[in-house]
Amino acid sequence: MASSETVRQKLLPLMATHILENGMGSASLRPLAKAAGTSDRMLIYHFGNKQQLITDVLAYIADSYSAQLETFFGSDRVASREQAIARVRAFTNSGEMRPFLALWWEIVAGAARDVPGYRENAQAIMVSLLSWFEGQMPEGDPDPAGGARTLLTLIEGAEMFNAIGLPDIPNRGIEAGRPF
Amino acid sequence: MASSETVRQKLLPLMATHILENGMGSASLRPLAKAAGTSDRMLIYHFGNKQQLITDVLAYIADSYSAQLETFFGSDRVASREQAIARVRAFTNSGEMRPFLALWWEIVAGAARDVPGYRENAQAIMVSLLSWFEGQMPEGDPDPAGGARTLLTLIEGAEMFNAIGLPDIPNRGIEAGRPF
DNA sequence: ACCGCAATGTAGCACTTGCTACAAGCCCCC
DNA sequence: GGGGGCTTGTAGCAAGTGCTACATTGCGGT
Repeated sequence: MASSETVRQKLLPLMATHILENGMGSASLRPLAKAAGTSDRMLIYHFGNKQQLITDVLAYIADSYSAQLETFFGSDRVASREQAIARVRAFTNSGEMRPFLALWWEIVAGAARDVPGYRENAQAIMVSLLSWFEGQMPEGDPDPAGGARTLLTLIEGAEMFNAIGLPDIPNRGIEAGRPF
Repeated sequence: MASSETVRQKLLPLMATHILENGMGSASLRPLAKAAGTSDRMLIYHFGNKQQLITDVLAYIADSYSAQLETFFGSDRVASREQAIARVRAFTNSGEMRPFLALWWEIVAGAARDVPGYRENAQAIMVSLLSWFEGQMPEGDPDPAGGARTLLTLIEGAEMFNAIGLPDIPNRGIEAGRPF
């Protein structure tokens, strides 16, 4: 029933690509099977059922996302919090991240509605992003943990405004300076 | 084809309730018709097609949301930006807003994927929220417009973390103080 | 009383959904 | 070479999708 691990490892990236490009809306068995060069029959055979399939693909995507985080930057430190935030926003706004961001909001929506597996996936992604971001905080920062939390909150809010086509709202706000 | 406006006005709140409770995932014609006490046949008759139907219901929900904004608070001013942010978060975290927030992330996801109508809807909601929030800024604030933008960005980021079950991240971050 | 039209019910179509029953192919071990 | 199990193809099912054709009802105007 479980089939071989190596087969699944071959299918996952193909399905991941398809989901990233077309969204969860077309993440049904037959389209996914077509993208992976197999049949719905075989997907069920390899993954058991659709929920497990989706969980596995999302986990795979989360992993490659955090891998991309590591390689996108070197480990060179940054001089200020402003520079840290600029760096992350440059990363998330680099065109290649676009498909992932579109998927990200679908994951958030699923988590908010308690779709099984989505919350865990969303948390894993954010925890990984946060811990990486803490390491990116400037040297000698008085409170790297707290700073990373606040900045990441700000960044995610900004990404939401980006997603809905109102990028000027966070931009002008962030330019306007200290919120408190 | 267009049918009478009054009939539509009777159907909209019933369908809005159903969507708020069950999400866009079950916003298909037959469930909506059942919730509105009519038939899929009649919904198409009254609204033309499904896309128009959804657009109208979402617009209706956006309207009742901003109406709720007005009534939730009096027009009394607030003493500080911290107090302003606390006020909005009290509003969004009041249990009755929960269904709307769950729907909100589905709208954001749709906007990010260019589902027709979603972006316009999301923008309308955020523009209305922002302009209301500007009016909520403390008296004598040096930059109410910029402040409202930054704070709203922070709030939306915090709501995202709430939605995925990590409320401590923005809380601890915001407590930690000034991001810059 | 009758006509015309808006409003509604009943069936249905073509399609997609997740999943399964059944059978056939395949390759390894004896 | 023959048995046995892993893998795969073919068909199909029951449910749900948006939408439509057709017929019927009901009501207002003449």
